[in-house]
Amino acid sequence: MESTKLGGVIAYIRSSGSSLCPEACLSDSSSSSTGSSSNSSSPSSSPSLSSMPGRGGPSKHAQSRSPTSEKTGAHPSTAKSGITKLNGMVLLCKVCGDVASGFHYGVHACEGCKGFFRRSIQQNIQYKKCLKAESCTIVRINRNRCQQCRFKKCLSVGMSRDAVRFGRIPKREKQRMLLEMQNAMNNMMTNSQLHHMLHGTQATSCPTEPIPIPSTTSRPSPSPSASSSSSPSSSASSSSSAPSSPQSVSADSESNVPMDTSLSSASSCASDSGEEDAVTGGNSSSAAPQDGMFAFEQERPAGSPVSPARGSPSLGLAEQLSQSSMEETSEYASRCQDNVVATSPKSYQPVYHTQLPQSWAYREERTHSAMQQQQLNSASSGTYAANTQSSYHYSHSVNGHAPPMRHLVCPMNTSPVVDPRLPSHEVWEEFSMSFTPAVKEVVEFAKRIPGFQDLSQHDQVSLLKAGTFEVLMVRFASLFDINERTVTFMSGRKYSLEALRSMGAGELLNSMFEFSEKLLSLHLSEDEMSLFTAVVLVSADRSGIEDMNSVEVLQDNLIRALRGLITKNHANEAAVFTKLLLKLPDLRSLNNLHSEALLAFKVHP
Amino acid sequence: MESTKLGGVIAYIRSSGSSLCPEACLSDSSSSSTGSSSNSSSPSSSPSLSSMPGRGGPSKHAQSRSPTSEKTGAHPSTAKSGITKLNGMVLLCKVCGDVASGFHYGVHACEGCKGFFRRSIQQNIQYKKCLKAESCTIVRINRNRCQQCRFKKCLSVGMSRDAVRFGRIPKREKQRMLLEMQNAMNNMMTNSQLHHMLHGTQATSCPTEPIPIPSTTSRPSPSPSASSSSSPSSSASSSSSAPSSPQSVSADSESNVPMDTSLSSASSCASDSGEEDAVTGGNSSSAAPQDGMFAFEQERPAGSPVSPARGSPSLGLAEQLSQSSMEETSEYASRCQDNVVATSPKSYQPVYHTQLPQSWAYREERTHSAMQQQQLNSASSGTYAANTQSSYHYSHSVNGHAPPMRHLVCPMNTSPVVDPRLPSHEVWEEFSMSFTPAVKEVVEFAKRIPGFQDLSQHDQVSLLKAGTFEVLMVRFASLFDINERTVTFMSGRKYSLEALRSMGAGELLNSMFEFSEKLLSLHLSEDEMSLFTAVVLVSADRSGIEDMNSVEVLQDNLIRALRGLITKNHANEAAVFTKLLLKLPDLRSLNNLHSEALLAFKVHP
DNA sequence: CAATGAGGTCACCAGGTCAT
DNA sequence: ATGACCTGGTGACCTCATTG
Repeated sequence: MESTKLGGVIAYIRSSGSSLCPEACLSDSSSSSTGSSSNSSSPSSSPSLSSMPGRGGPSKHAQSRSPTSEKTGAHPSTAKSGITKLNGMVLLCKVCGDVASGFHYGVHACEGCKGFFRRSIQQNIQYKKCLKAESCTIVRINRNRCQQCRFKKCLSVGMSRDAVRFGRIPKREKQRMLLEMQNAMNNMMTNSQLHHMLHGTQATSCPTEPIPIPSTTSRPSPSPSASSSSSPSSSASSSSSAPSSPQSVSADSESNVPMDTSLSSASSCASDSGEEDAVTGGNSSSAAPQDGMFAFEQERPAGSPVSPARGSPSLGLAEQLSQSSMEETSEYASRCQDNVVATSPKSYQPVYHTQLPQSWAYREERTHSAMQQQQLNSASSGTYAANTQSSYHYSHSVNGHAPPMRHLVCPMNTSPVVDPRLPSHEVWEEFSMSFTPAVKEVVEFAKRIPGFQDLSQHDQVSLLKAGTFEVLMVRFASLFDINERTVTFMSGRKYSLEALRSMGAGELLNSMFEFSEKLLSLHLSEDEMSLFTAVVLVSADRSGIEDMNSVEVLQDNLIRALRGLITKNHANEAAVFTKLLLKLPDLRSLNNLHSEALLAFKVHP
Repeated sequence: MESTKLGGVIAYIRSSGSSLCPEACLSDSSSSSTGSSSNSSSPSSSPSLSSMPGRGGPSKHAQSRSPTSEKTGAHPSTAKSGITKLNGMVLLCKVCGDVASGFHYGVHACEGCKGFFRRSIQQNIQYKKCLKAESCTIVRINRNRCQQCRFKKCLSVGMSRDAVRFGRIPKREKQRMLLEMQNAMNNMMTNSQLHHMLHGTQATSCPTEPIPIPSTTSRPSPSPSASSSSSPSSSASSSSSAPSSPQSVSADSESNVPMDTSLSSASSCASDSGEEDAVTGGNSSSAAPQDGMFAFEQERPAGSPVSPARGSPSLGLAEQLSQSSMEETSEYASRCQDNVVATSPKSYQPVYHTQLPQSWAYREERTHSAMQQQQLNSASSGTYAANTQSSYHYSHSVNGHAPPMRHLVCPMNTSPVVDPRLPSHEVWEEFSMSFTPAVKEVVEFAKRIPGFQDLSQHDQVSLLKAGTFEVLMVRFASLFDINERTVTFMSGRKYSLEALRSMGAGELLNSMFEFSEKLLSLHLSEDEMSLFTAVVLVSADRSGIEDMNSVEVLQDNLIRALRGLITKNHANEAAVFTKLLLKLPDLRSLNNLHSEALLAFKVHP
């Protein structure tokens, strides 16, 4: 169930996250039809959300026609439903990239392209000439826009009546495909990114940056135009070989464990192996921390216990923790161009990105690939992080009043509203980068917690995955101004709670407000806050923790230290301490609320 | 926000009321035939629609153009005529609210808006500026008043060329939509049932009973065939209900809101009003409880701190908490403008069963209406409750080893497996009934908590909704035998953790086990457990609480009392106390895990 | 047999039409 | 310009033939 949480069968195909996904692109909504040409641009995603049958994602499929048994899990190699899977990986249509329903006319293709090709040849239809350059890129979303090009693509990928293959798949071939896919998969997985941050050489470098993958966005380029003829390739396809990717390394952290309530646990990524640099700077496990010993690096402006906004270090939604996955995905996708893959739930490694990036609000159910993606991205773009990295600013696109469009209210954004006109790829890029510092900060903070690094790397990662949101929530409680009932956005602009609420950021925002209020009312000193934050982190949801005991011991030590500190500073220590502990379940709820909202957003963007 | 989440869109037309959810219901019952048959089967509904009242306003439609076909009956989801319906509900145009003619450019839209949007993008028209504030509300009657705003609205609701969907609606999606609608409906419905339990005359009487609405409906009821004409719902469905069951009680139990993280909160049901009887037995607000003062009524067999299974009172998943009458829904529907909407005359309410009973584990993603329904039901059937109500027993249907079918592992069940052959309605019935006692017990327990009844009724309900699962988890921690690593099911049979896990109840079960282990290791006395349980309840997720302060005060008192008690009984009081508090976030996570699993189950049964 | 794909079917939708 | 209708697809599912 785990990963499945959201979608099930189809599983995350979403290639892209970032850029990749060929689809999505072109939109053209309205106006500048020309736009189409650009087609590639949008980062896509939306489709990615796949899972849900909803429009966004790849098509559907899922029936389950055969009455018979089939307990999926069992045989890795094939699953039931209409979609063709290979060991948990979903095959994609060679023509349009949608989920393939089988091997049709010599190629893995979706029902749509299969039918289209059948009709084409049966009736020997002569499609009318392409209006453009006869080189339209064919992807799920636009496959119906130019029949001529679609047919051409069909032929180019090798569809032919002569290529039909009846009967069951020869074992040999199956085996071979499997191998190829696994190879491809292996290249993309693991949590190396987080791993890097934690145990890598230097946290300093921005994780996403070094990655060769142009990531985001850009990607469409390769395939665009004529791709066609290129690879009729062998039927089977899989040219899994990685074109270039020199380093390949990085990237991916495929967590798929939903940030907090990690259902699936990270177990899967057994092979964390990968690289591990030293740096384990050793702290003895003794816990009792010194004052300020491991506070967040960036200092708060001083002054009030917690000063608001400006000056705060980056902030984000732990996005990257899960995010990176997208890149790889994309990489992978492009790599095994044709039939990519995506893995389905219980398969191997996780990889999906199902993950939901932790971002904040949303609402409204519409859908709309082009826009939606864009907005999804922008949802968390421009976070406070921008303060740190002055380069990002969306402010210019922000206008005073909320546009009638969909809102994505997230205090960590520059503003509660985003200019929908921004090219989505740009938004996405900024988005990724702007979160890096936030996550990095949390990771660095974690590393400074005495004893944290003594946990197994797996558990360190698990705790971070599960707890980053909570840590950030505590850290940025001060963004919520209780008295004025406003939230300061990264742009420096303040919005009243009411205004935001009217924009759709109801419940979650409300709860965050309440939480902040209560937390701040305890008037903790910075040290206490840091210690509390540490407690929050090690108290994160434990599903998936390997060495529970160690975590508990650490938590115990931290709590003892916290208690000591509080006893020293507060008269009513017992009360304060208890209240603080009671914040933990609140944080957990908040985390869930957030995840749910995100999920809802994904499902009904 | 939530409520709307769905898209609005719905309107009830379904005149015939009766059984209601045609689709779901009947489909399943057919069980055996499974597959193909399903198709044609449905008797129902659609035809009836004809009656469609032309509602006053909306445009016309009514044609039924195609002479042919009309076999439709089969497909529940949409009926023939030009308008799109889903299970009796008419979909409305997301742009203007008129009756939608289908899913155009990614959203449900009417012919008018569809055409308008098409023209707009095809010709890349630049409409002239809005004369007002560029924020005209677009509704059917004035949609032609301002083109700019209309187009803007089109975009904002998500219309896009990229979102088009061809071909027939995937079953999956259809199902999902249904679910969403139900959810939406459910959310709006209130918690009248809980309300009844809390403030109703006597907890003894069954809540639903008095309610006119046969509700339940959901059930597979007999309705099938002719149902239509007959009567307004009531008759039909209700009858079906408990044939024998003395206490029709529970009946439906439609909960669906994930117990805890209730996003929508009860807000919608502002008018909780309904009935309120006295019984508010007044307790002064003084909290400090006496020993055992408000322990669960049913006594444990004595002996070990907590004895397993047998003897335990009913247990269930707080299912009923969320359920409620459908009446309000309708009320809500009519009230809320936006999309939603309009319900047809007698519409009683929706009622589907989609609901997911809060049950425990599951897994495997296949689908299959027939079976699925049945199993869904049985999922939580036969709970410990059976002990109390000796009349229910599934044991007979339980066989030692797991059948090849899908499993629904829930320790609260009689067994981890259920006989799929049981007629679903029966299962459902038993299911409902068996949970009633559990919830009732929790409610009664809550009422005995000093001060609880002094909270507003709304808040009492909210806390119970959010916390019942957690309370039950604490209460039944003893079902998990740590040493033997087994779980005792209601049938008295024990299952090893490994066996269960292999059946698919992985993570959740694991976490429950761990939780139980930790909790039991504290060796609390019964009184302490009761007090702790009380703390758990008042510490439930607070989104939606009106008078936060009162809840906090109460929590505070309870915690103080708990602390006192612990201090008295334990040497290492501080440690025990702290550990206890740290169980709260764990419970929250468990609750979420459970909700997620449930959700996943709903989505991919 | 059982897996698996070609074809067929028909629910559904983008677009085009044309009376209003 | 609008929107009720029509037409020409499209593609989710199903049936049936083919093959290991």
